[in-house]
Amino acid sequence: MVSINDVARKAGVAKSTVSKVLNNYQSVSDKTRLKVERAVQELGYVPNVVAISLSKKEFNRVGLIVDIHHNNQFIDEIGMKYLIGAFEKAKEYHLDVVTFFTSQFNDMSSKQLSAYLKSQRINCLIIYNLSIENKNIYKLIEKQEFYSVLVDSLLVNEKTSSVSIDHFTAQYEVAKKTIDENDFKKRILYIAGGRGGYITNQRLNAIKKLQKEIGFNLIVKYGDFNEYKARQIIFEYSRDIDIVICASDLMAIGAVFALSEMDIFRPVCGFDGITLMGYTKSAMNTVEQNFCQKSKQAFDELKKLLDGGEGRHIEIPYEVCRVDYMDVIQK
Amino acid sequence: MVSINDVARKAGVAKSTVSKVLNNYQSVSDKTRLKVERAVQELGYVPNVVAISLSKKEFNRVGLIVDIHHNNQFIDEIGMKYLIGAFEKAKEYHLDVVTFFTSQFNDMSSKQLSAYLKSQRINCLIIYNLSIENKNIYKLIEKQEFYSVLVDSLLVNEKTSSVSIDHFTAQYEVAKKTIDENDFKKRILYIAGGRGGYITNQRLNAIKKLQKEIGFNLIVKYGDFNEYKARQIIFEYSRDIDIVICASDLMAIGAVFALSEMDIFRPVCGFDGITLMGYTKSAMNTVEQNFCQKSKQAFDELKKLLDGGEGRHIEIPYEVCRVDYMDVIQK
DNA sequence: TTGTACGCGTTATCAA
DNA sequence: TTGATAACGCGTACAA
Repeated sequence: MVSINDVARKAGVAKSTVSKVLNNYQSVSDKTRLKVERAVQELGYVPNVVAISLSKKEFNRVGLIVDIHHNNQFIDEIGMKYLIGAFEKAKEYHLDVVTFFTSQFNDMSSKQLSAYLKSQRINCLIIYNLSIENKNIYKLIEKQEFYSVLVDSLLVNEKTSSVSIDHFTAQYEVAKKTIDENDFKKRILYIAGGRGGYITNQRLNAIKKLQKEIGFNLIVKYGDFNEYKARQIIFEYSRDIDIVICASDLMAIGAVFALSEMDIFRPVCGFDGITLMGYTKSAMNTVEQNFCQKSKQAFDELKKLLDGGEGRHIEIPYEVCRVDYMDVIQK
Repeated sequence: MVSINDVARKAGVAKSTVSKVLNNYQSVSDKTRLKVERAVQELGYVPNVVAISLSKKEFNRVGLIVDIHHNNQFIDEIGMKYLIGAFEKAKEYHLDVVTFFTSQFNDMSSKQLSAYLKSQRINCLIIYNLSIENKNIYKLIEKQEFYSVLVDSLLVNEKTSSVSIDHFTAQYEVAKKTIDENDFKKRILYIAGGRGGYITNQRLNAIKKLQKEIGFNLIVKYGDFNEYKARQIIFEYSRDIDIVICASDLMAIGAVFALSEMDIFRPVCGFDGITLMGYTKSAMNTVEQNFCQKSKQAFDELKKLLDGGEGRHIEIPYEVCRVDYMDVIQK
């Protein structure tokens, strides 16, 4: 491995000078700069990020925490998009990232988790879809031990920003659209996410507002973002309702398939805009989010925090639409 | 940040002694060991992996390279399973992993790539579905610059192992089963993967063997593992054939949907066993692989290489089956 | 069994 | 504008 010493020797200068050239310090003459650059070229030298990390006390390693606690298969799609966006930004900012799944932390206390992350020299986090069940992670954020950006779980403090769409309005819009499109709309079944979750409540409030405005009988059931549970709920309640509104696409798909097995038709709408919907060929309304883009914005926000910015909430756009098979496969 | 020096001071010993305790050296008296352990506890000390990495010359950082070059959406599922398996093993072995997507390397020469990886202090790689188009990565492996394990791309040398199922036999079995199950089987369309790829050729050879044994007219087209291309191929050729055999589930799904749009029926079989198949509700034969498990075995193999083992090829099991919706959503 | 001293590759602080 | 030297936190010969 060719090091900065080798470069210094080859260029006939001190290694501190090489360092200055590499880091674009002004106090270097063009002549020495040239010598150094040539030596770097000839030796094929590349800086050792580990040594840089050790040397710079404030070096930042970013921990990405992806929630795969709900072990639905198709959370995969969302998680992957998040990662792709984050990795791209990491390269752009020259930041080192480490990926974790929440399941890895299940048996750790908040303290243990903190120690574990710090031992990895991680000082900032991007956390996707943090659920209230992950108490250890929540504590970390409240204690402000790390610079953090939360994606889709609103929580802000000095060192914490959050990024999400406006879940209230989005749920309101997609539900209203679905209801308006149909003639029978007296009895509505809402399959919510996880009981007590912030997002779940936001979306639920939207439905309640709609109920007041339009006036319909509302049944609320919690599907925990789980396709199978949504399916069971449909089997139990769908006979007595006109429309099914789901807090996620996955639950919506579970609902549609269950309905088709029961051989009855009820309009269904979802939430997320995952490509999987295109494959079910059941054209329903949903809220489309650009997960990759969202992840990138979260990274930008983290960068701002690291540069001294204050924690804040960022709202990003969404779109009420249908996911079509032909859009999904186009290449 | 509490360091090894703080622990040493608190325990009243030299930092080298602390180091020995931490690394379970035998040459430490129980008394000092206890003192040190107590100091570690009280201070909440955790080793700095970065410093360890710099100090140990042979420290291993593993680069995971996932191919998302074919930008099909549902490569996501496979990629995620690979990552989950790898991360789990990484934690088990206490190895640091860094994730890359092949697309990040597109504009790099083999030399640049090598330098980039080394600057990240990466000395070993697990590469998933390496395609022959990624020449820069191929060169790296041939030059044996890194300990590597290839998943699903057979290539072995002193520092390189590979892990995959027996693609020849698997393709043979699933194709034969599909053909046996049907009455009309005189004209068969095989939608292969990428022209010239090792796996593609393996699978193609299986089909040719079958052709000799059974005797049918064979049309071979290359779909590049792309759903859309498979679709186009179907539109063009399916009228004159009896059965469609695809080298991937994704292409099989594209084929099934295209056939249904044409309003004709042809038996189709796939390859991979992705859960997406369950959602299309088109029960077809496929070859199911456990991607997570495969990734774990690849990691085990890498560990063996690092411990001085020789490069070799590992064959892992598969299963010819159908992917059913109820299996996919069961929780 | 314990401690001293040095090296890992880099940045930062001074003094020259 | 340059260069010597001390950190950064840890592992490890080698000496005590």
